[in-house]
Amino acid sequence: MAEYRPSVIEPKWQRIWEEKDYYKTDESGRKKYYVLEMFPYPSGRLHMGHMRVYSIGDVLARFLRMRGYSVLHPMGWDAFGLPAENAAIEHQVHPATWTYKNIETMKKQQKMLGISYDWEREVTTCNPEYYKWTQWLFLLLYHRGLAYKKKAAVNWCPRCATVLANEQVEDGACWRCGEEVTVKDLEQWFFRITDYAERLLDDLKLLDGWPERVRIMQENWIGKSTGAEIIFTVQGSGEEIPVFTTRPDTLFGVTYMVLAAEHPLVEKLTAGTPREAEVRAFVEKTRKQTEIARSSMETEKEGIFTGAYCINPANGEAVPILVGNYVLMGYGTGAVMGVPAHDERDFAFAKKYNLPVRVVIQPPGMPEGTVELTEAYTGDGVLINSGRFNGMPNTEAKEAIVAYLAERKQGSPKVTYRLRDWLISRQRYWGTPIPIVYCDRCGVVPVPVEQLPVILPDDVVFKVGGQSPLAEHADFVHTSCPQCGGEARRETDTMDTFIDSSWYYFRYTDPHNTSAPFDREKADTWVPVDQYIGGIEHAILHLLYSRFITKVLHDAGLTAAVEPFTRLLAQGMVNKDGAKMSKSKGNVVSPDEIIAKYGADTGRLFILFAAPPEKDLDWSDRGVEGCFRFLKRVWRLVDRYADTVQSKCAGNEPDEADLALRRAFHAALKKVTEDIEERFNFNTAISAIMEAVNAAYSYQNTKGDNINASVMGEVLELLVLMLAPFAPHLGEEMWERLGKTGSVHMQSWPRYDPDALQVNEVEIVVQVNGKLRGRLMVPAGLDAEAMQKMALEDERILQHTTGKQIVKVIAVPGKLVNLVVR
RNA sequence: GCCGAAGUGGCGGAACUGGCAGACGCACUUGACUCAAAAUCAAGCGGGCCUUGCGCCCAUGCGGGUUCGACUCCCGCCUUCGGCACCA
Repeated sequence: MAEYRPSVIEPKWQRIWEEKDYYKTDESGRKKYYVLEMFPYPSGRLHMGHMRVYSIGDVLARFLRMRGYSVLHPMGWDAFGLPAENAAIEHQVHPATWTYKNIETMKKQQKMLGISYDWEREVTTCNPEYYKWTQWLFLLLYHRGLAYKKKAAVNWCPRCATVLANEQVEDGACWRCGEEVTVKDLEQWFFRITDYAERLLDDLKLLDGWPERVRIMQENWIGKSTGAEIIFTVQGSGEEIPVFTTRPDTLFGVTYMVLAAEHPLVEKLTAGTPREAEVRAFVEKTRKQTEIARSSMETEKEGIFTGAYCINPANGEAVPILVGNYVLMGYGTGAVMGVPAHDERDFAFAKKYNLPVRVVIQPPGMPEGTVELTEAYTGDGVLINSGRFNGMPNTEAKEAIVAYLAERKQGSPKVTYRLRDWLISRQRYWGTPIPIVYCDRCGVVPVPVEQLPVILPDDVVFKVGGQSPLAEHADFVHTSCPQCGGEARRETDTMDTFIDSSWYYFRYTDPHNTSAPFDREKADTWVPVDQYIGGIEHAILHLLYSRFITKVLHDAGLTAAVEPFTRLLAQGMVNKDGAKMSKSKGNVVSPDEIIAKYGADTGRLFILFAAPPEKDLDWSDRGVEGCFRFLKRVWRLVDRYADTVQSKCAGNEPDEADLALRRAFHAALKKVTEDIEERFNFNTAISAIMEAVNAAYSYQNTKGDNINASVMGEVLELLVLMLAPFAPHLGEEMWERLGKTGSVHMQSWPRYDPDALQVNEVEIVVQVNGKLRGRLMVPAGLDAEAMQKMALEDERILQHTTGKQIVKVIAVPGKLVNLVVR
């Protein structure tokens, strides 16, 4: 008997798959299914997280092909990014060289895992054939008024020497390197994602195939809040200060106004006054506080009086204007009305600076004015101290007061979002050049589409801490104006790599198109992606950007899709010994090691068996051994009977043991099918196959050499077909061993035989007062009444019922009888 | 602080619609095979109690509730993890 040797059979089948081009996308127009795993950054070598996500995707792709779908299952490379540039600086190797070498290595590893990709559709974002269309996309946004340049206070990572989008700052630190982010005033390119805020929020409703937590995270990130903009006027000068509030009903309770340190009016209000120096000192101190300190609840709320007053449009009262460190210029209008009685922050602030507190919402059931507030009351109630609105429930007053203000042009309903525009320029070399030219005569000029791509030059100098190498590349910078032909300078910033990855799933549908990013008809055939699989770390970043870009493409008439990903699986992490794998902890296990020791099939099987896909998984060397043992068990079983089942044609009439074996395999098939298709529970699917194999072993033990060859032939065929998506190489080898022709992966997924599941007798449970007291074998399909009778007559049950009164009997056919006694 | 997810044997996990808690795997124990070991095959494996019986009691983070019946539903709490957080 030959031994199971993955190191021999795996390369064998990988070679055959490649030669026969099995995984080329079938475009015959059957029902389609687009399975996509997030494409990787080519960092060097695959890690276990990659192995997990590809294993999940591949099982699905292989299963769905067997189910008769045309499956699109492509792979590519998110190949621009900082690590390549850092490697260039450290090791004096060009980012392109470094990147392409990594791609080669990782692609080889993916092939060794036996993943069924259509490699003809491979895309690489740093290839000019790809980034040409990323530039084209930029121009599309530019011409639609969705790309603009402005000077703004932006997040700057000193270590990466570049700016970052808001989504890319986590807890005040750079998402990539963890360095504390500072603020810089810079002229930068933005995408107007805020124009799409409402649709991005609204269409979350369409994504019921996404995990709820991801939808909630996006909802929080977009951060819609509904309220009003109210205009206060500066006493004396008549300057207007608009404020945003969600509580216009508390307008009569305003006792002060606070401006952000960056608010333009601060300078105007204090210039030339005795308070100028003090206020300026405060502003400077505040602006020096880091982003972390300023946005932390721990930081003491501080403010300073400007000396000026403004008029509350509701009651004409003058209230003092302060500058405060807790007011953010980037949200709302950069000015806040202070209502200490009904806002916790305002309350604390007012107590600290002895500002008056005026109650305007009366809590229900509390007599007016009798209680001194010890904390802000933020609940609902009836208005008091609010002139003509007294007595009105505050929920009504919200609208009524805004309507009143609107009539006088002193306010209007307003919706604000936390989401900011997407800052997309990066002061780095290894990215897609922004196709813009600056001309002294014509100003900002987009590069015409015919002149794309703007090629990233190879011959640049990398140094530590300098500005972008592009800015120092004279030949790149100097160009002529596409409009007037005069001398001009190129934009030297490159695009955020999240733009590259925001549309790649469209490119897969038409990867070699040289006249457009993709053909609409081809894109509409496949997009939206039916099942997207990737890490939860992209819950906001990549997934939000991709949704935005899809909507832009839709609006431009380039795709019918309004959302890119119908279903999303956020796969869990792969840990070891309860902790994230890391070099410093010395607990790293690599896919290479596993392939070398056990083969790809064992590794894939274990990674799917150890936990459901969305949960974190703890790597266990022992557990892998177990899966290896299981595959060897399968191998031996098939090997032992392969010849027998082929030589015998006429089988005997099946006996009870034969029927039980058939039942075991058809039940497993039913479960495997449902677990993959409906629940994505690969772990329980695999355990069902294991159970069936165990049943085959005990059948072998009972029957010895007298097995029923035709039944054995049937179940072995089912076994190989069921296992094939999980262990594709072993599947092929066993299929061949059984004397079958063609690839096992090109077979139809088998259907279970309902007759095989039939049983004559079923075991039911008898409970007394809900406690298990006995089991009975009863004929299948026995009705409730008969079951009840049998239960009551059972000797063991009588021990628990004698001398007691039977109050009630519950009988569930096929399941149980419960006797309630007293 | 707010939002969300999770908590089940020594371990990973299962129990899908309220109906046998612990499938499957790991670890462990025992037996067979062997000169021996490995591999393999077979059996056992939540805790407690005794009267050793297809016995009884306890047990799914804790405390209540609904129900004939709760890992599952409801209320309150604890712990862990994740996200957001001066957002006006």
